[in-house]
Amino acid sequence: MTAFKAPLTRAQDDGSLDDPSEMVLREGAELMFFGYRSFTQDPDKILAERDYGRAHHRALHFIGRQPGLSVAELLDILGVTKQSLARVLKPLVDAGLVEQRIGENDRRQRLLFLTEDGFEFEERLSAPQRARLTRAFREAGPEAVEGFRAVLELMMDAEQRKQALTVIAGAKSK
Amino acid sequence: MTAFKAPLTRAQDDGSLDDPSEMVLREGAELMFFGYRSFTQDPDKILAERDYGRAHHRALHFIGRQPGLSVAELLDILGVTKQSLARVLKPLVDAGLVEQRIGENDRRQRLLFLTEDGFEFEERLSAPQRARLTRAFREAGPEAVEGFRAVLELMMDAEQRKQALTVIAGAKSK
DNA sequence: CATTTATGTCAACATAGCTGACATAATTCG
DNA sequence: CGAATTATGTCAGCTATGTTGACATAAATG
Repeated sequence: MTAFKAPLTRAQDDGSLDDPSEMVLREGAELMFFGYRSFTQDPDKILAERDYGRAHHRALHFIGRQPGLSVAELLDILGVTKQSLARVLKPLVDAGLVEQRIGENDRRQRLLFLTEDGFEFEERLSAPQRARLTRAFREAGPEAVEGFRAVLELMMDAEQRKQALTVIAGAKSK
Repeated sequence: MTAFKAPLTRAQDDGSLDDPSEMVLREGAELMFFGYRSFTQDPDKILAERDYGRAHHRALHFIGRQPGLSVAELLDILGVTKQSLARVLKPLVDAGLVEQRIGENDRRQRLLFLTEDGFEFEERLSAPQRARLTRAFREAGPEAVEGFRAVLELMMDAEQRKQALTVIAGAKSK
């Protein structure tokens, strides 16, 4: 009925075993937690100045990444419901950061673009985050960056990885 | 007043420049987003069975990691307010997953331990996450894992990194 | 013309963060 | 000893972001 395990300490081994040790796994999980928190903290501060949150940044990011994508495509990337997205997207449109244009082929679609203001704001949000990544990548070196990318890609399920890599490649899905 | 940038595509260069290119940085940011989402999805499903969320998992994780830590220490690690933690911790104590013991040296402190049930539940939450990490680490190889760790560590500010590495090392702070 | 699709919207709810205020018990300090 | 500080808990209210369910409209499709 009480604690019965000694506290776990930093891994002593360096991957000499076939499978990563429990220590390495715990460290990996904790690095994901601490790393992600650090990664998001800069834009979070800027967003808090206005009435925006992390979800607004994500929308701005992916619209800037793939201008002209449809609402359905953005929903697919973000993995949220349309009601959830609407609460984020509407204020961005109202604030003049995102522009919706009727699709040329399919006039039901609302294709999403950043306005100039939207582009500027997204840049402002991303700048400190990019600076953080730049510093980390430069100090860790190109090989480490490749490892970082490889591990994060392999963290995804095959299907998700395929979708994510499609987005990352900037290709129009479908 | 409209979109004016061509969509960005996957990086063509392989780190040959001194600074990582904009493409590499965008990819890095997107991998953090997609990777973190994949990383958390397994425990999230299990947590949803009961009335718990990701915050409960984090508390269970760090209590299991460092049995006997105080509430203040856990607050410091998680970086949330005590009111926020209370809403997570109280149900865990009530459900018999976490036990609070009065500190021996300082009787104001409530030292936190997992009960046997708490330990079992934490294991159940972590198992699929560890399996995911194991697979990713094994397929990526030891060098990639080192790179992954290096980049995530360098992503943090110096102070945060120090704190995180202290936690990861399992040392008692102070 | 009927159906399906893309999108929007209203309402209600849950989680998890926040601030501010106050309470209690134990320790520490003058 | 008594006052101040510390560790913790709790109440109330607010925000952001997710959810489900239901319904509406316009455009495309069979």
